[in-house]
Amino acid sequence: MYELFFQKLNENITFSEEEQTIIKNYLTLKKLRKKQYLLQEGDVCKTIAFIEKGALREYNVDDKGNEHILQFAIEGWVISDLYSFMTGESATYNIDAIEDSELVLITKSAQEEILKRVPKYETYSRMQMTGAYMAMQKRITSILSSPIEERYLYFIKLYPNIVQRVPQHMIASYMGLTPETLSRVRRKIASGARQ
Amino acid sequence: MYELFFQKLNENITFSEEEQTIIKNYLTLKKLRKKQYLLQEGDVCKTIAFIEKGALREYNVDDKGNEHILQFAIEGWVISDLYSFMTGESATYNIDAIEDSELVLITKSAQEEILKRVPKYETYSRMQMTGAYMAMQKRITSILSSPIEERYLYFIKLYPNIVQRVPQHMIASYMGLTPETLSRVRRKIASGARQ
DNA sequence: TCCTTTTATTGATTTATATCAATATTATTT
DNA sequence: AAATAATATTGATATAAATCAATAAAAGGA
Repeated sequence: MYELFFQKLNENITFSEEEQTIIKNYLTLKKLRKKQYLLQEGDVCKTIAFIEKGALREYNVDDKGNEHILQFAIEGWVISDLYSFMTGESATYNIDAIEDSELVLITKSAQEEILKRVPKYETYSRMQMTGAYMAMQKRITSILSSPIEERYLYFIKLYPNIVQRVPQHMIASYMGLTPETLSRVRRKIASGARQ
Repeated sequence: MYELFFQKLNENITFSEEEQTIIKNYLTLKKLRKKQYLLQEGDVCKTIAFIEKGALREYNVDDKGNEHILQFAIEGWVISDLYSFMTGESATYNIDAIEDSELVLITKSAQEEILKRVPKYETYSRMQMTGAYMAMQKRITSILSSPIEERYLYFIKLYPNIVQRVPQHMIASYMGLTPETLSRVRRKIASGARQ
């Protein structure tokens, strides 16, 4: 329990045993069955979730009823409707489990207390945020400047674990394509259009 | 000089005069003429730039030679090839001035020193990063789930100042469209397809 | 002021992707 | 094991956007 959370926490900065004990006191565990919601659109997002085990997705639903995946998250990643979490406004995204999952939850007040009592945690948060932001920038650039074939190859290279565990139509949704189009792109790649 | 920088710095957290003096010592000013580069692809991005005055853009060039704008930045915003800045690897983006501009520059070592000597600056950085990340998430969702007409309306609502100051073809580039397509979208909106 | 460059618009055509529909395949539940 | 649901593929067609080309309009420089 919490193993992966503390492993990641200590990856770049080192936290003392004492600091880790303080932090641990503010964390709670949650298990989620496949297809269960962590968050539904309209509710306020009360927590940031760190994934110890499993896989989740964050998505919105457009006017036509189509789902669009903003983010996948597997072991070691963090997921949340950050805007709702920060502002207290109701969420525009849904978050649910793609597999049975185990989460470490941090509420807003828990986060505030941790930041007060363990200043180093702010550095960790900033670095985590920076990493997430840089990944987002790359995603935008990939969307803007690469043909979808390359974008798909980039995706499977970057996230091989996700490709294996998540249905294709969700990857299509993440990429902004229909499942049919992604299927055809894959066939084209497989038939040796690469090289 | 530095007025806007310190105004923004103090927007959410309050820094003492002393803290601000320390920070000021690590900042440098730079003026940029329209069309001048702040950063060219291939160089290492040595600074984060806060914009006191003017407008810049960050873009990459694809295999076909087309430019794709990752980001605009006007007064009060920050611009940088963050990945290059953080890792020291060579930049994949270009940054140049759309108007004559005045910048406050922070180097990596300056940032590190500020963080050491003014711990509150870490909070500021984290919050700034969080804001940038949330904006990015909204942009992705807008790309994935809205028709371009709505995306354009959303853009002009969110960034009216940018629309006024930046040529249309750059907004098209930012949105991932050709200038012709954006022109037609605008005509359609103007002809009352809205409402 | 004239000249050049940049920017924006419009039309005709091509290309890429979505949509609709049918079927096949695989996974899940009873 | 059978039934149902979820997933993936494929083809035909429609639609949206890119491309190519020409022109107009505006801005910037000599």
